[in-house]
Amino acid sequence: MSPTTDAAASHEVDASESEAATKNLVFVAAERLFALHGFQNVSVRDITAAAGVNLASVNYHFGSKDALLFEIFKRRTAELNRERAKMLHEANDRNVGSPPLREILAALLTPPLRWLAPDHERRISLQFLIRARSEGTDEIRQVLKTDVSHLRRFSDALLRARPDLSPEEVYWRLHFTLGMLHNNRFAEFDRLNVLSEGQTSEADVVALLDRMLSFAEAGFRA
Amino acid sequence: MSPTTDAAASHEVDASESEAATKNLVFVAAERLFALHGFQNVSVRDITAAAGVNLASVNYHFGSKDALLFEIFKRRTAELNRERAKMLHEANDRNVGSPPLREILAALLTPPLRWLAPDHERRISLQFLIRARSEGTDEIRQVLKTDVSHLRRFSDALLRARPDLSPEEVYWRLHFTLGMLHNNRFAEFDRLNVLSEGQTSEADVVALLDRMLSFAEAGFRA
DNA sequence: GTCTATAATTCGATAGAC
DNA sequence: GTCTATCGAATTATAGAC
Repeated sequence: MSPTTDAAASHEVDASESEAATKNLVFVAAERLFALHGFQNVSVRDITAAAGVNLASVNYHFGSKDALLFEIFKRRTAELNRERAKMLHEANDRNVGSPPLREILAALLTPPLRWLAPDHERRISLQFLIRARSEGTDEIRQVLKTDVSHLRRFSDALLRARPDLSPEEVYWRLHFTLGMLHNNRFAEFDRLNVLSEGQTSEADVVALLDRMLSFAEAGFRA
Repeated sequence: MSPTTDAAASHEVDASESEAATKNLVFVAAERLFALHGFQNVSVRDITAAAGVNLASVNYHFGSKDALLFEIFKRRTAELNRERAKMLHEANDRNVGSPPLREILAALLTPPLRWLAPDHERRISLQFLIRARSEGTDEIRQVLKTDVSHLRRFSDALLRARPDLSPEEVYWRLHFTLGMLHNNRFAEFDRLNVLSEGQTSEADVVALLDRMLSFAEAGFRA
């Protein structure tokens, strides 16, 4: 409705500009609404209204509502795992291929915790990813179950760091650590704040990351 | 509610038996379907078909689909927290009011882990509760955020067990421990099994509980 | 209490004009 | 690419007969 008319009003040939702009407006609005209210609770009408674009835009640019969700999921997952892989790679370089426990865990947890910062551009993306993990479509669940290649890099590193433990034990401890991470939803922070009567604040993500690393590292050393 | 069923079954006037029976059939079928597929993905038609009762039963016995979800949530939450409170009470009795860390954590984690056993009557209920926590209605989210009385018993005990730590730190570590617990969904077990190439099995819940307790206890001792 | 029939919405998707 | 108008399907909830 309005964005196209505004853009077309000032220029005469900005067709390609408005194409990409519309698709991106839908992408961003959908990600935010899905993250805040869940996939099933957000309609295509909600998305296009929030984005200020036409109702048919979702189907034209993405094919379907499901495909839109999947595209957001794919892009954000790739971004996050790229950051993790880079940190793990750097940790390997610093430690001749055998980083200590804490550096491995830091490579796994630091990127998502960075995203969680109040002023971070990807703050809402992390909430989206956490929700998509449990509320996503069958297609997303299939990818989550099948594609574990990024996690294998971490489990391999952990197995090397704790060769004295049985592999089974290492896999379970990785599972526990991921559980700690996936519990960081807005609603859970609110609940914790009520319980602690305002003594906990998730705004300081550096402190939170440090707490998580210390807890997980101790769990792995046990 | 359910006690009526048992009482009426042995007597001759079992008109009330079929009343309660229908309500219970709906309750059980809905809990299972919600646990397996999520609240939004299950229709009233799915529930009544699985229960073998009439479509109108849900609205007659519970008022609405939302109210049905809330009633299941309330009953199972009460059951679970009753078991936890009992275990914490017993731990207090054994330790003159100051149980060691591991016993407090055991009172928190043992009941839900017991429910998780392959042959346990409440196995599906635990999956329901985990899903309801993130996929529930606004009413459920409100209760989760407001009613933390059962958790406060545990945070108080943990604060007494670790008086050297700042309260803030203790609350965060409890948050991490709950994250470990809430990550125990069927889908996450499947994913872990793929990653570990079949080396992990969640069937042995006694071993799993022991692993979780050791991990969390170490995290609290750090 | 149970059942059938249906009301009243809401939603995703698309055809066709521009 | 964008927009309007609308289709067709699915949903929850309820009215009314039995």
